[in-house]
Amino acid sequence: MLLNTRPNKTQPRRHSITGEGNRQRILSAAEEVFAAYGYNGGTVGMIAEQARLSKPNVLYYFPSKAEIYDRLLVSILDDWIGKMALFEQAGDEPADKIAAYIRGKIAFSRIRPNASRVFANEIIGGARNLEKAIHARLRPQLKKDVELVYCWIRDGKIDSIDPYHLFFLIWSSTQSYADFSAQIRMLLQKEQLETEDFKAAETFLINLVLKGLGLYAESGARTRG
Amino acid sequence: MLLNTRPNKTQPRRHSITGEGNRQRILSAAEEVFAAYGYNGGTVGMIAEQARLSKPNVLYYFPSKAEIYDRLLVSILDDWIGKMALFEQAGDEPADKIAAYIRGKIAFSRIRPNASRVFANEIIGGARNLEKAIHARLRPQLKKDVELVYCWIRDGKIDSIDPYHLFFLIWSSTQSYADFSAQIRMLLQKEQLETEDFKAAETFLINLVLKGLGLYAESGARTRG
DNA sequence: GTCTATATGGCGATAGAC
DNA sequence: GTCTATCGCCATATAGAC
Repeated sequence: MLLNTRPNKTQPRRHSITGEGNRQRILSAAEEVFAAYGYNGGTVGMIAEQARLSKPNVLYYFPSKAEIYDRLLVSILDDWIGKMALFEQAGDEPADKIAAYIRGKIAFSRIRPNASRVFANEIIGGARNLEKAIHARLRPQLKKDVELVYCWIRDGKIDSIDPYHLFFLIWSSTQSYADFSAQIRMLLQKEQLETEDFKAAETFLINLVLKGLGLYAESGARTRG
Repeated sequence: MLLNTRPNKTQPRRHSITGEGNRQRILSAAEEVFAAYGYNGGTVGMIAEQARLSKPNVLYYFPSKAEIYDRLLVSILDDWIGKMALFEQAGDEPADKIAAYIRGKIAFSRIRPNASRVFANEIIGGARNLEKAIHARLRPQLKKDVELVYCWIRDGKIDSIDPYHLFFLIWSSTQSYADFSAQIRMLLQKEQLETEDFKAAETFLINLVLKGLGLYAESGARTRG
């Protein structure tokens, strides 16, 4: 029977069930706090309050504030690189791949804006805590994607452009809807960015990039010549 | 005579010559420090060291760290909005105006990267210290520029796109060469971004945006069909 | 105007009871 | 595992001599 396969005594694990839950709560709370106040501006006390734990209890699950931050950065980078892998899926045609890629990045900005902000803060500050991961993980992935774009250029499927700058453009323009949402919100005079705003951004970016690469020549006609 | 027109006794002024010089040195130092460590991470001691002054002497010229930061933000926003005014100059044709606009923004990223980073940090953190200035100064300027783009669309000079998102794209993609230069540098495997890198970025962005807007149909031919 | 010395407060981290 | 209390450090800001 199913019930008998699991003995009564607790399985050996690094932390208890509630402990793992608390660790996750702390990381989520830290994401919110560091996004809003930066690493130095955010305090363990704020994280504790956000996670509904006491300050020493937070430091029971993590040895230090710096360690919380490091763990958080790694988890964000995992997610971020995961979105990049989208480039390997989603159809064979350049237009399909690029559109899916942009959609994935916009979705990340919409769903995990605070993760994007923590990441952005770290890079603005020099990315010292990400240097190894960028070289070891992000650069190889990017290199593969760049190679693919070069193939498209060689095969005459898209215009001849610099693939690196293409990716930098897609990253910055999609992430800005998370990182700089405060400014965008104020300029659009909205309380919050809504789903429709992200959809409008997505549509705009896909159309402009595809047409800018020489794809899309058929549907991009002007209203008048 | 010219010499007689200026009496010997010193003119009344808020601060002495050297004092104004020191105030400027402090703001420059603060720009560097806040860009690298954020507002909370940067200390008055670091600013003092960078400005070659003692810590209390810095606080003689400014009443508080917060006041240094506020003054710095205002001076950066002035410069930033100054670049936006470029949109009103530089030829009548949409292509000329947009190209000049992108060049101005890229130049800002190249010449004042730390200013861009301080600005970015503030916006990521919610732009609380910029809220008034954004509504009072940035939004009216943007609105004028957006109106002009709408005219171009109505006149059939460019494709029908959302002008707001066009400006957000130009801002984020140009600023990323300052704000995220650490990441870009690592991915391009360069010690520093050089003039040629900014030039490459500028060329890429201008070509992609112009073509993406339906301009540029003549020179944007693919290498093969 | 510039300095040394210091008051004051807040934060990260620990001790130790429960 | 969770808490209260507290230590030690560092940063802002001021006092006051020069």
